[in-house]
Amino acid sequence: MANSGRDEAFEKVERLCKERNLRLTPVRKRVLEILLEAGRALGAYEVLESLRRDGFGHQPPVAYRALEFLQENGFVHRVEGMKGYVACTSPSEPHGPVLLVCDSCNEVKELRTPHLEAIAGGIGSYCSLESAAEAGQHHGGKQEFLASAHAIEILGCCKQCSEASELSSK
Amino acid sequence: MANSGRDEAFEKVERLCKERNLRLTPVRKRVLEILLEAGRALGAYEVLESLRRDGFGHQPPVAYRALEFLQENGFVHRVEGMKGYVACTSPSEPHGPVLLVCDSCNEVKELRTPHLEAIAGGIGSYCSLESAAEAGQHHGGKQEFLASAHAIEILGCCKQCSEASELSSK
DNA sequence: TTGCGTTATGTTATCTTATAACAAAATGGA
DNA sequence: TCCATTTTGTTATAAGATAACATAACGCAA
Repeated sequence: MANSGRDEAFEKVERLCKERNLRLTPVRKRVLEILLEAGRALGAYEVLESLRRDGFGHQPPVAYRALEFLQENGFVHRVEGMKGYVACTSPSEPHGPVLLVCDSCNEVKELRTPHLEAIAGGIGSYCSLESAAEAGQHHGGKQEFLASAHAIEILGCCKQCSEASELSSK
Repeated sequence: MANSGRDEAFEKVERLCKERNLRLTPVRKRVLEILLEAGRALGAYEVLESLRRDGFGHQPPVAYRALEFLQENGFVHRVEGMKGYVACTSPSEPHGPVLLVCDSCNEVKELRTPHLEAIAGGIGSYCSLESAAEAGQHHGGKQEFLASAHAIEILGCCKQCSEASELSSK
């Protein structure tokens, strides 16, 4: 299993780029690899450091531009709470992420289901959630806010870390 | 109506601080006022500029520390996508925000209903959403991730801005 | 294939955001 | 009043991000 997930994601991105006529250039490809290999969120300057080792340009814009490209196309997500970037584990169309961020080990796991995506849209448009209506935010069916994207980050403790702390406290 | 919301929120914070023995010092109070008066997200350095005009210390840590205090206690939220800070419009216990951020005017509106808070907890704990279960993330009832906080930001276009752009395109 | 507009890369310089570290002052009990 | 604790103020610097411009690669039409 080891890196099958990585390889799968990488190949999927290659395929998607071909389909959409996006140029997955060497730097962009390498930045994606770096993030997939890391398996966690990296800062732009960490990515940059790897690029330097691989002989690519190593000034900040190089990394930021590649990250921007990958982000725009839904292959990488920004983890705001960590000021970092993480490879998407199930790349397809551009999408706002739902991320589970572990406070203690910094692992980031992406949740990806159509249902979850719908929730965010629903919150944004104040319409698919009764709660929003109940709160009086929804006036006579008129759209109050037109959602176009979202970023959802849930902080907490992952399974490994909870188990580890359970053991050490015994 | 004008600033009744502001005043209400401000008084609520004062009350809450008394109840909880929190020291709402002059700087902290002023920073909260600044954010409430602005009615939108401000950068830390914008807050700092206001503090300077009011004769407070005007080095970055002064603003950051006040913001940290207000944030920890649920009176102010960070808007990650804007690298800014916004006053909570319904302060009570510390809570993760659900923010609607307008792309075009930068207005930030906080959504606050128990139902919405529950959603985030549910996503985090992989349990109250069938979608998470369907996705195979939920193994035999074992908790996979223990959520402790969340930050939800929905980007889009607010009512005013959609109406304005509708008019101008006619 | 050449030439040209477009897109991407590389670099310098700079800006913005945030924090570390420490001294001085205010606060709130014992 | 004295002392421990918390808060404020300051200097200095770290960390993150972008503007602007020159160079190079690409992709297609002539």
